[in-house]
Amino acid sequence: MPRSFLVRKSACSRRRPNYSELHDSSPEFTFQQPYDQAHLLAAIPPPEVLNPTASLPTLIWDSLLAPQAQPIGWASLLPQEIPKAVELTSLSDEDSGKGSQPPSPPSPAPSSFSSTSASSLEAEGYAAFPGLGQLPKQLAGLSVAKDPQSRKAFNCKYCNKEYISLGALKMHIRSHTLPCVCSTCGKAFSRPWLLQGHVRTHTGEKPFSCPHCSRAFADRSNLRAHLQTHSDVKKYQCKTCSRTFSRMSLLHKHQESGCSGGPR
DNA sequence: CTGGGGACGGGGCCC
DNA sequence: AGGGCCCCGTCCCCA
Repeated sequence: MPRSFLVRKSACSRRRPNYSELHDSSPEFTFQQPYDQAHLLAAIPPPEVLNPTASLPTLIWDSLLAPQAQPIGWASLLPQEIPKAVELTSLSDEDSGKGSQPPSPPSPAPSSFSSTSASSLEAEGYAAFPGLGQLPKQLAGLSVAKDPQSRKAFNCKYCNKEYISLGALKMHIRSHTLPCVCSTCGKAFSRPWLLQGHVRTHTGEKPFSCPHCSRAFADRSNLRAHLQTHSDVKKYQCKTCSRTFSRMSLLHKHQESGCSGGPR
């Protein structure tokens, strides 16, 4: 099951944020050019990693496997007096862009929120939930350890996505605050290595090279996808015609356009 | 329509 | 606990 499906995307989530709206967020992390060559080179995988024989799929994915199981939030399992979820807009100065205004949330914020400091919010969260502070042992110690479905849910106030750990939520919130800003073009990213990859689009650096041809890539994922093109048997297979594709998106297109049914 | 490259998002793992 | 990295994935665009 693709990990990206673990959390359902909201309608407003994807693609091309309006970076001009982010100008007043202070960057937590910026890259100055020229980019650190040594750091880039250090990221080049060893030959064995790039060896396509190693990366060739040993099994064709069942592309029709659908994610079925969604974690059940704690809320439904708990008595009323326990808060349903912690909603956090900013958990620290780091996540909030060092105190600057984050992008406007798509949903209305609780009115009490503006007067609540990040640290106190965090403290409240820690105090209210198992593993973070005081909570009945039967809830905190036992069920949390043994039953993942019984964990407390942490909700993002921006998009209401639900997370089972505070760390995951904090990481997610960065995708709203976008603290890493490109010093060249001003684009903002949630994580330093996303910015790092983006900076390569300015520098033209392509540290990931294909061992089979002369192509090089700035992004490891793109090299991985490219390596599929050197393989006769590709990773994603149509269940109807057994034809294989190098990318899930190609398989989806193939299926949406109506599989002819016969092997190619 | 298909195949591929470019750019990027995000959860999990490891240190 | 937090940051860096890996891996898997999507979307857009173009040939």
